[in-house]
Amino acid sequence: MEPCEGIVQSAHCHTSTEKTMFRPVSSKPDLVAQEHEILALWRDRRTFARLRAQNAGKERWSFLDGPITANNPMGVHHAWGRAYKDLFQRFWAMQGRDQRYQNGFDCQGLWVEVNVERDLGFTNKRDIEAYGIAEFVSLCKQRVLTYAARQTEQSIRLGMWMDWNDPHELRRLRDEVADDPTKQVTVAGSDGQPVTDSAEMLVGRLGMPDLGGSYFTFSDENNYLIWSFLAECHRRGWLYKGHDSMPWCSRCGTGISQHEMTEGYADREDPGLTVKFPLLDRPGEALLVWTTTPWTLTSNVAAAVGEELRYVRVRQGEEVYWLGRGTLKHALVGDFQVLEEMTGRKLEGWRYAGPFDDLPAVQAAFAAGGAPGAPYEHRVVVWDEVGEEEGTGIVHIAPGCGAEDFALGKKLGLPMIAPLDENGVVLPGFGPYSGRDVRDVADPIVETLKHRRRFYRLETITHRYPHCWRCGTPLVFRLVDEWYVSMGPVYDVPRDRLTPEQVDASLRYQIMDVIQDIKWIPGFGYERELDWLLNMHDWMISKKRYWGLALPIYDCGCGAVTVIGSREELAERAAEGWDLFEGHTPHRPYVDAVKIRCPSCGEPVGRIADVGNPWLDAGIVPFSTMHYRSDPDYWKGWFPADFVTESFPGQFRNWFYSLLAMSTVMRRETPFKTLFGYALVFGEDGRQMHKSWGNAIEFDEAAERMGVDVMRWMFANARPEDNINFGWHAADEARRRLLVLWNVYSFFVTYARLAGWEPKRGIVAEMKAAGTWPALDRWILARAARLAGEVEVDLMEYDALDATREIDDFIEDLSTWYLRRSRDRMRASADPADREQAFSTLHAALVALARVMAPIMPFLSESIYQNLIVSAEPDLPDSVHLTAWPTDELKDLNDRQLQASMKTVMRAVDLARTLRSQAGLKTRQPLARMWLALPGVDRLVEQEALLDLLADEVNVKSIEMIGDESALVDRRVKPLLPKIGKKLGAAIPAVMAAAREGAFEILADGSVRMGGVTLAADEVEIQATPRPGTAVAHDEGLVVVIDIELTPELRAEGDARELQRAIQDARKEAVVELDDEVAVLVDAPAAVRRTLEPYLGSVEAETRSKIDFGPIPATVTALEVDLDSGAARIGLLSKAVGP
RNA sequence: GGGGGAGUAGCUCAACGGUUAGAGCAUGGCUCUUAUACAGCCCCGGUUGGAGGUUCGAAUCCUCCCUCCCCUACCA
Repeated sequence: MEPCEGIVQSAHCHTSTEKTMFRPVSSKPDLVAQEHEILALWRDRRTFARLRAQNAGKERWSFLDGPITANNPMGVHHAWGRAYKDLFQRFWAMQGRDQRYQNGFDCQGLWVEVNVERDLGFTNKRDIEAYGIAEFVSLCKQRVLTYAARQTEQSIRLGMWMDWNDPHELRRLRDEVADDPTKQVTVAGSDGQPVTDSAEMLVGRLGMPDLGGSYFTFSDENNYLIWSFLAECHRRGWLYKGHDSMPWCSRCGTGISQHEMTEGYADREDPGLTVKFPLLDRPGEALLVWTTTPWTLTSNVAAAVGEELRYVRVRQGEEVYWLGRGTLKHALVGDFQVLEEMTGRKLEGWRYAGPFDDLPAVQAAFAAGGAPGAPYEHRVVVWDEVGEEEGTGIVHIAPGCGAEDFALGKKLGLPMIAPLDENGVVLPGFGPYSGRDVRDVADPIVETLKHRRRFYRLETITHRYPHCWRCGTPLVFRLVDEWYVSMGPVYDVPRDRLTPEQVDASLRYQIMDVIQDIKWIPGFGYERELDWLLNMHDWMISKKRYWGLALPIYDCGCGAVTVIGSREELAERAAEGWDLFEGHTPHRPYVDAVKIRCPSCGEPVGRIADVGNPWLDAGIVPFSTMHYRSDPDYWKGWFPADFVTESFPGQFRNWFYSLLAMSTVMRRETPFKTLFGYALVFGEDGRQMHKSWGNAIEFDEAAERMGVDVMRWMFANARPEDNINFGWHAADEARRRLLVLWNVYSFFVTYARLAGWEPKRGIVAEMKAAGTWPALDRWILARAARLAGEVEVDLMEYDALDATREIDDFIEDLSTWYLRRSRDRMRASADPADREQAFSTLHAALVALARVMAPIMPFLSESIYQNLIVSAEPDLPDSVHLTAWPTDELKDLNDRQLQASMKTVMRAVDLARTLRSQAGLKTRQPLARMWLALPGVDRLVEQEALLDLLADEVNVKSIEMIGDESALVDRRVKPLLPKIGKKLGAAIPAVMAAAREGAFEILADGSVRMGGVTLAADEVEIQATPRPGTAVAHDEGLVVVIDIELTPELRAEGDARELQRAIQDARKEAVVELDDEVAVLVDAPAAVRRTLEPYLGSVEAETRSKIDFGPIPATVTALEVDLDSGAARIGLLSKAVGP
């Protein structure tokens, strides 16, 4: 007979064996290899497709996948979230729910561009323009397809079940797009029918109903639906163009929005430069002004002082300066003499000479002036933002170079000087600085100022400064036009006092109303989102880049703005260029070719060049992926999603925000009902994973070394709101826990095979009917029933951590109590009927456990299920993932009293072991008696059976219950403080003292008089405590006493056990098969022989050996055994190997 | 700067205002076992960040201070 390899026995194996046999299971599993086998099994049997078919049309559970950016291989930090996603989808599938299973990829935006640029060695946008936008955009698409394929493969490896595209097909499409995007290509559609289109257009249709598979945010439908969202915003007057001084990344050539700023703050060293602005009307006197950005001095137009601050005139040598009084100490170098002091208000209007009045750009701006007609001159202005903590108390104002400066300049009508182009290069008109990079002009500017005697001091300061979150370049401020969605006013009244009209006019309050309908896990998510909504600025949706949503905004020079809401509308209104766009996805540069006729002036007007913020792409998916336009009935069936889950750092202002904002505009209702957030994956050392710190782990490496079930267990076992410290040691610890389960399973299979045992159906009914089934068996299945119920409740509440704790506790009980107590029952020498029951019970317990842990560890559970069920029961579901949640099947077995009693017995075992160890009595040494007192009036159910278990476990001949009259224990009263605390108040110390001293009286009705009060029976617990001077162990009223007196018989019995142990050790040493017979020689003095003689038969049976007394040949390795009756040596003579 | 959270054993974390603050890991010492590279037990380890307060009773509630984290804002 051929051995059956793999997880599943082949049909050949089935037919060639007469009896069903479980596949043998190694005690040292190769979890990784097993996972690969199961992946193949699922693929071959189309298990996932069958699961979907099984639940199709039933009650729905709608999960909306937050798109993963398809820009790099997936990391272990993605695996955390994806483990949750798969876990809950599998769980709800076991609840019979119909699901969509659509995976999502985020495709557009700067993330991808930056990587493509890096691959091409580009350093700025000019490189892209020179390369060609069409080619560049195509490379971005190709990169997305490459990593979508890769991440799909990795996610499959993780065990995720999603409706994704074949990675090979994605790569083929990528290659076709690279080769010739117009080429006609045929792929298999979602219903198996071929779909033919150009390569480019097929890529644009990915994820749509006819093609199926993952959704891609670069799809046509996704982009066009955002158009309709923007058109709706425009219709309501919420879309506008802002002209502002914005944080700008000179490398990326784009503005950075408020949503993106936070991530980029980092410490940075900058010059702290103090310069002199000579006062025109006070010869010999100058303002001292401090700046950390010398390049902005070229654009200075004013100096701001605090209206109420005090300013002083000081003399230093020949020079006289003005500065804030509070800044004297840190701003001035050297001695000084205060000459005069006045408030800032008095300085207002003073004229001064600017630092770079010779530059043409400055002269032009000043000649144009602020107020009409009059040329502008540098002067002092008041500003309430001025402080004295840093600098000189006089702030250099360059409205073209800073947001606050801009706001002030706008308010006061100051000229604006904008020195930088989009690449951070100084524009013409700035003399020697023109054409130079902004980062290189600080030194020459300082030199010039020194030369002009305007220089006062240069220091180096470290401060927090914003950087580009994507490429790390320090940001500068530029005057630019960007497009915004207005969040509406913030009213200075409580939310519940707002009028409907006010709410209608303010998107932020509408969103606040919507998020009340969401269940936030953890709960602080609601507060955090609310806080963000209240404080957020308008949403900047434009980016001056190439790869992304083409904003459908047509901004005519005449002032009219048109926003196109769909491809059809664009076609209808196109005045020119449609032929160039036809046949392309709505991306640059092709969509840019289309011009519409301005509805106001009739001139042709082109699209603004900007692309959209990528969170628009991700925020529209509750509509685009659920067929909002094409199939409203379908959409209504799945919207809003029941569940979304993502890592919360960042997402309150990103995905969660854009989902909510867009759904509020589109429908004014929430797009999801429950949000489950989790934190970040850190390295094992608690620091961010970082390659150079040596604590980073790649997903693929983790999967192939620790196995994904171990990973998934670690993730499920983590507190979601805390960062998880992920590493190899933690994985080892997790695997050790799982190996306990594996060992139980392996034990079961080993002995079931030896016994030729076959499973039968219907153990639940049989157990209920039998009435005499062993208590231990009924106990573990009661535990299993409770486990199923509790894990079900946990997972319905999205509490995976508690689920793993329950499972872990169950494994502990199964291993250290059920199996430990049942091992002997499964031996060949055991009573056959009892053995049958033990096998049936353990089989049922393992299968129940496999089903309960299936959502968390899909591979390990499947492996166990395949062997224990599928190999023996062809008419049951052929995958654990096709089974229903087992609570109902098991609920009749959930005997709570039995579980409580067993818990008491297990505690008693611990106490007995403690006593033995204190007395120096090994468990192997049988003892005559043990006494046991239970807490209060507790009784053990099925006392006789449970005490038998206890006696056997702690190796005593008998157990006696301690009665009230016993000399061994006292009865004590434990007042139940939570019940009586409030009532008694100050009387408590007296009651507790009485309890400690045993000064109480138990009355006939069970109430207790003590410490001057009477407590009802249910307000106290009566416990046993040991009498002083007795060698006993106790815990919460449970008392155990052991009889430490050893009779000769007990000693002899102990010796026999010792010998047995030694022989087993020798067998282990010799690596003997379980069922092999061996011959053993025992070399011992006559006294020892006499002691052992009566027990030899049972020792031989237990050890499958033939024992003879006699000297041990030198050729045989002897083992010393220290027996109570004397020393002995044993030797394993020969293996009595059968034929 | 504003808001929130957290400080508990060497490490990671528990502990409805209720008796003597517990687990896991690590260290050390034992024990059990043909589940044999499995498992269990015990010891050690704490002024619960500090100082006050409320209370019969505080790790828990309040106030102040110290440290760290998160969110948010950001200035010359």
